[in-house]
Amino acid sequence: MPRKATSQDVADLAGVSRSAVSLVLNGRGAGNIAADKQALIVAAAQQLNYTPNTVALSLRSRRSSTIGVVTDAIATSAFGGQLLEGAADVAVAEGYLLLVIDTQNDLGRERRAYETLQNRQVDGFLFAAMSLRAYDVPTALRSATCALANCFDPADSAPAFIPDEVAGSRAVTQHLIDRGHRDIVMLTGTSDVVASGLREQGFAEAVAMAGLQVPGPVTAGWEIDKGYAAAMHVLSGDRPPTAIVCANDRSAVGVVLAAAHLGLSVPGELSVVGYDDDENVAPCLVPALTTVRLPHREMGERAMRVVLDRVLDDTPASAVSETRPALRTLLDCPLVIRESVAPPSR
Amino acid sequence: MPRKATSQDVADLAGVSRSAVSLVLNGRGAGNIAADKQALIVAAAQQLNYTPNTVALSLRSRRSSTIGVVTDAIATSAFGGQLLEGAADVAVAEGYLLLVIDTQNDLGRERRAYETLQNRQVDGFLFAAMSLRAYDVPTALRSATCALANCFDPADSAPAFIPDEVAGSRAVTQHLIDRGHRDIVMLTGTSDVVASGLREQGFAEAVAMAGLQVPGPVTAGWEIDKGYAAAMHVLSGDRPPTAIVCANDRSAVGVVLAAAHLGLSVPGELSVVGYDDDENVAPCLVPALTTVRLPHREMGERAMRVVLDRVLDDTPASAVSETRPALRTLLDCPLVIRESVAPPSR
DNA sequence: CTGAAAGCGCTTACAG
DNA sequence: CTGAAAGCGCTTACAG
Repeated sequence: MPRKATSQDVADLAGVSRSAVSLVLNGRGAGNIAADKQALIVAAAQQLNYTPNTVALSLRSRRSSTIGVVTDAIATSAFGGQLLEGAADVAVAEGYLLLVIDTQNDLGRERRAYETLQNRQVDGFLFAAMSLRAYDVPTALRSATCALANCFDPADSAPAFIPDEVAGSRAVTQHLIDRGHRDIVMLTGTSDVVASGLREQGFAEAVAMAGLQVPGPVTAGWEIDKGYAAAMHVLSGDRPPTAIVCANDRSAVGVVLAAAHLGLSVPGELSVVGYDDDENVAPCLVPALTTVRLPHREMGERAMRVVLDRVLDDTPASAVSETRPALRTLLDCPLVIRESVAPPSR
Repeated sequence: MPRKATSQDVADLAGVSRSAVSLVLNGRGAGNIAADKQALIVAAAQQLNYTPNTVALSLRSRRSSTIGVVTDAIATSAFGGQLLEGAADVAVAEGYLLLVIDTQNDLGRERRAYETLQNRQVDGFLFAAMSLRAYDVPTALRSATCALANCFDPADSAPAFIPDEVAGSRAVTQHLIDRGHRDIVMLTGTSDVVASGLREQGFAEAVAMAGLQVPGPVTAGWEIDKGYAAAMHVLSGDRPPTAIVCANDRSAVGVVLAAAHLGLSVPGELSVVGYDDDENVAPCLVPALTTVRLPHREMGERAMRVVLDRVLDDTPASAVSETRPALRTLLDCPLVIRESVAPPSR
């Protein structure tokens, strides 16, 4: 790679000092440098294709224009990318870049990730979980600028942006009730996932609010085959429901497949709703799936926004604790209505 | 954030010079620094929790220990994460971190991405495509250290690591033939995707090799509903096939669903195979899907390996062209046998 | 209005 | 065996 031009090169070519180059190129030439020299400098910079060396800038300013992102399992999820993309877009708009390290849920790796990132002089941290969960912010980071996306600190030591799972689940259940359903069963995910319980809660609230008896949830899981098996069980019972609320979109695929095997048309004889608005599944299932959208992109954007605002503010550490934003911000999970819901046939 | 300790702090605490600290901490103390001072320095470093400032290191060494990764659409794909994870793991093992920028397939963003990365003094570049394609390496990078993952330069200006799509498709088709199928139809993806044509080719080769007539492929697409519609069409024809080769796993979901609607059991009356080994689909479809695994992780690992080897070698630029590795490396796409294939029933 | 100096934190020749 | 100096590329007071 041909060595990049430095400000010295520009100064030499323009016949001025490095200081002058710096001043002019940073918009502080007016009133400091003669107009003709300014033009010379600009031309020289252009000619040499000069851009300042970010590393040198960082050393001097003691700012790296880099945010460290620690994530627990990015590869597992198709959603990880959206969260990260939202965060990256916000960062890039401010001239920031992301250094992301995936810990694969390994505590040792996590500790090393923070060390590595700290050595790289990142200006702030973002922790992003691929599935909603509690996350204990390491004490070493308590004094650093950081925010959480799709997770929250039980001790609330950092601002967190999480989906309003309860409201989302309530809304999609309510949608079913509004269309006339009275016999609704929920197929839940696994209890190790925080969202599972929250979605159950939203379901129960909507059902109870409608004056219906809350049926015991049926544990299914998150995969196609889990939804399939649970649906086979539920739909073969003595009093099958007219609608099924699934733990997520993939489980809904299993339900739709089970209905097909049972000769039940969807949504004619059975309404089905999912959760996630998984772009690879929901819009192209047959029929297209009514579901709830998880605000992954927004979580990334919002969390990065608060980190950046603090970093850019450059508030002295002492003033930081004064104006903390709301510690846990619940983000809307909008209902996405498609074709998998119809009024009950009986 | 409390200011990190510097080597000066360590030197002060140990009562020596910065040079001594540097020497000892970099393992060059023996024969240079007295044993007792060495101990003092190590102790001081430990006590202050000293780690060198990577930014300062970079400025001096003119190496950033960072590789720039430019990607075309990471968020769209569940696979993007695996490729990146493979690349990141290889990089981290060498003390390298990744700066990844997604261009969202926008040429302007791509140009700016390279500029940004170059300003950040990255030591090398990786370009990763989310879907196999041709990629013209910008001339500005011709002299830089770079490699391609899941894409290739038509001008072969950089080493590329891509999946052997033809062989993968051939193998899965052969598997069907081995199990006795003679009436096999392929549902293809869309022609804008390079892999589509390659998979067609592999299919045609296997069929021809078995002495069978090659049926015209049926264009379906990559989504569940596309596979569904195409399967409905093909299976309702006068002479339905006994097996269907799908463009990818998601399309196979549609095929399985269509079969269910038609009362055809899979694999009893219809065998179905996919492509991708999408972890969210293939292992948990009902029945679990026989498919072909795309080597995403390997592409990331291999491409990063060659970038790093060159960077670490520090070969003078002049010597680089001498020992170039094979320019396009085809990576194996292994057949993954599960439950969706059985001998034909007629 | 402009140039020389200092310093961000580090390592590596180079004197002593 | 050890410390002082130089330099990576930049910007910002500070003299002139």
